[in-house]
Amino acid sequence: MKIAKVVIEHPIASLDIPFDYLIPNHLAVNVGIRVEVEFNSQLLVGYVVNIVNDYKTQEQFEQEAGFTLKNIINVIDDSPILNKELQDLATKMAYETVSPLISCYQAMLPPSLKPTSAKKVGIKRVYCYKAIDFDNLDLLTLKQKTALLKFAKNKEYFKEDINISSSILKTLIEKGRITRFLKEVYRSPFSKEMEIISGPVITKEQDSVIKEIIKSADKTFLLQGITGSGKTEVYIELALFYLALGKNVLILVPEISLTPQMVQRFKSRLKYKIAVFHSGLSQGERYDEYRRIARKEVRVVIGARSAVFAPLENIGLIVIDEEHSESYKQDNVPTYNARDIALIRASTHNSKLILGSATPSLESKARASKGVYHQLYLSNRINDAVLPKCEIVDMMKELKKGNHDLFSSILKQEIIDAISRNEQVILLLNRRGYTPSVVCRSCGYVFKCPNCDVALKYHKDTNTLNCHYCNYEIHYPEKCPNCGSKYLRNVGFGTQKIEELLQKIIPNIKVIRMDLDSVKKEKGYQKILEDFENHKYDVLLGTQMIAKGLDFENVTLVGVLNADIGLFNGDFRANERVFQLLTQVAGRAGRGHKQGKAIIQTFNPDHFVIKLASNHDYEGFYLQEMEYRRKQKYPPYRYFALIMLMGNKIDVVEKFALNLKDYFINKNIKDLSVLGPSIPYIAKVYGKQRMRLIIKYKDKNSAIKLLNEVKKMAIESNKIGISIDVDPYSEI
DNA sequence: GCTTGCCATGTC
DNA sequence: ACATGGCAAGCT
Repeated sequence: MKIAKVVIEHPIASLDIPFDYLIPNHLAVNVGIRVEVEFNSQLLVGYVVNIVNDYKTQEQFEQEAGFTLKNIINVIDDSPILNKELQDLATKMAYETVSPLISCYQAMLPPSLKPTSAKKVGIKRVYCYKAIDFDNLDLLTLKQKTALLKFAKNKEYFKEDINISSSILKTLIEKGRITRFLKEVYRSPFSKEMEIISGPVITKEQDSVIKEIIKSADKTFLLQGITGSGKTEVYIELALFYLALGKNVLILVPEISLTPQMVQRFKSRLKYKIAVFHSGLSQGERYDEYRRIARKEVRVVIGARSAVFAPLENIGLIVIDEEHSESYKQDNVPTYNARDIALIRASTHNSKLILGSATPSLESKARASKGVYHQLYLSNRINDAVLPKCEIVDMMKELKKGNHDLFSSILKQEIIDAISRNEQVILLLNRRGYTPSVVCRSCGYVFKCPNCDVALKYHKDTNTLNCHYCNYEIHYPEKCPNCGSKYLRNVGFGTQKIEELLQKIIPNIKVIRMDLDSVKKEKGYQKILEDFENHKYDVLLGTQMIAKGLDFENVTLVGVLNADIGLFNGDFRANERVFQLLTQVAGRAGRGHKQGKAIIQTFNPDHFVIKLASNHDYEGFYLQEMEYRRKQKYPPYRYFALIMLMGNKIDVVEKFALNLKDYFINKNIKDLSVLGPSIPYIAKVYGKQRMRLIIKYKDKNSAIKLLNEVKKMAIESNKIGISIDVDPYSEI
């Protein structure tokens, strides 16, 4: 008797276990295929995770198990849709991220191949023509004859390849001269062939980095290169090297919008076939790119987060560009980080892994400092371009001078000057993590939690300030405890207003806005950047989405309107985020031959993040921020996991949370502590009350084991919903 | 005696 | 999540 273990796509955690089904003799069932099964009187699609041979009779088995077996009704695939490596990866990922196994399969497969797929995407076929009879050409008309002679013997043509009108094709078919048949084609998102060009001359620095990576016995490298130092060129040279060895290459970029640039760079240099993979492609495109990879028709895959699951085999090189980027972390289930997945895959393939960044995450930098990763630097800009000069403007002084505008007088003047020189300007409105915290307008004092040293957040409904970590709470204060001023406020403004202001400063100035709204509504990302590049606009005004990886020759001035926002947003990563953002955006100025300038407007000119970012001093920032993380026992000194508990009644949830806290504490694991329970910012979702625990720990293995046990406990309690986010990036 | 709605229970 | 079965209230 053969039994298949089948996981069924279900949003309920308690059903995220394999169920047993009998394999009838007439069906060819293998591990890794999808099957149709009856589950609780419903017809569902499931995924076969294992097959076991059981020598008991069915009656014996059912008696011991306490349930009756059902037959698998049908098979959907004739071969596994995930290879062995990826099946094992799914299991590991489910454990490490404490996520449902079925959600891991879903994340790894293109939507059309998901265990239960909503829309079926088929193989696309297009008509194709082939000549079969070249004899007795004088029986044809002149047009038919010349058309037929366009065909080479035994060669297949699509209509657009051969440029013959439909009626001629039709008669040639009728006369038995050519045949028409359907041929499978790929919906390719980036099919344009490009001419292969030779790259720029490699600098000494780039050369030594490349050689070091190739010859070193180490596997994981942190490539820390300042903006404009030519990291991409290093990736390309390394790719060429490993491709020549017969190995395949996987390149990850943080955002969908950055893939076309990277693909273009690679396509112009590599004669190998490249697949593009990210969630922005249409279902058909994703399906086809996935099949091209699985059929081993491509050697290189470039894409965003989900591309880390590309079914590439024999990988020799994985690159994570802008490794510090938080977009590598998925914020819904399964809450994986592509950086961690890449580490696992690199080790199974025994391949090199390059983590590239100008401002590495503290986690990666700390590992590099400890020697876990091999640290490499690119410290010089290509063509000896100089880093832009950064000027900090104290907006408090501007206020005192009576300037209530968002633009300081210096920034106004610089914009006017740049435009008059026919140069372009980028303005950044920092809105990252904008949840109101309260700041004193006169002295800049920020209300912080005495226990956790993060900013308190303003809750409108209760008129209180709360710590999002430990639930510390105070009433909305009447005055500033530092200077006694009554003027406490939180500020916020939009991009339209700024555009209006700019028009006042320079009439007829051409401004293009780029934020989530304008990208969706108007021309879309690519078009906006193209127009700016072609100097149809003087100013590019946007949110953090303009900070990453954009090169504009003619931009000589970058202005940051409000560097502070995000600095006090109640999250231990706040400093790191602001530092990365400021460094990146400042790097946008002066990428061409002209010297660039960056102006950073702030109410906290003496804040170490602002000062060090304006000096392009990453190492200084790293040392100081690590000191804070060490004192507070924040990552990378401890790991974090966030446990969200949900239930109908708040007291039941709270009781469960308190029991859970005791459970953790009684385990007596060294360097493991529990914060909370606290009420999250959004206390109620879908009518369910929520409570949160934060687990801080040093030993990953024991903590992950414990978290998986805890998840099981909550499921078995049957009253409490649970979601666990290991190494969370959003504070929910 | 029969329908209707609410809740607890199990899903191979 | 969703189907199912039990049970009590409501109606003829």
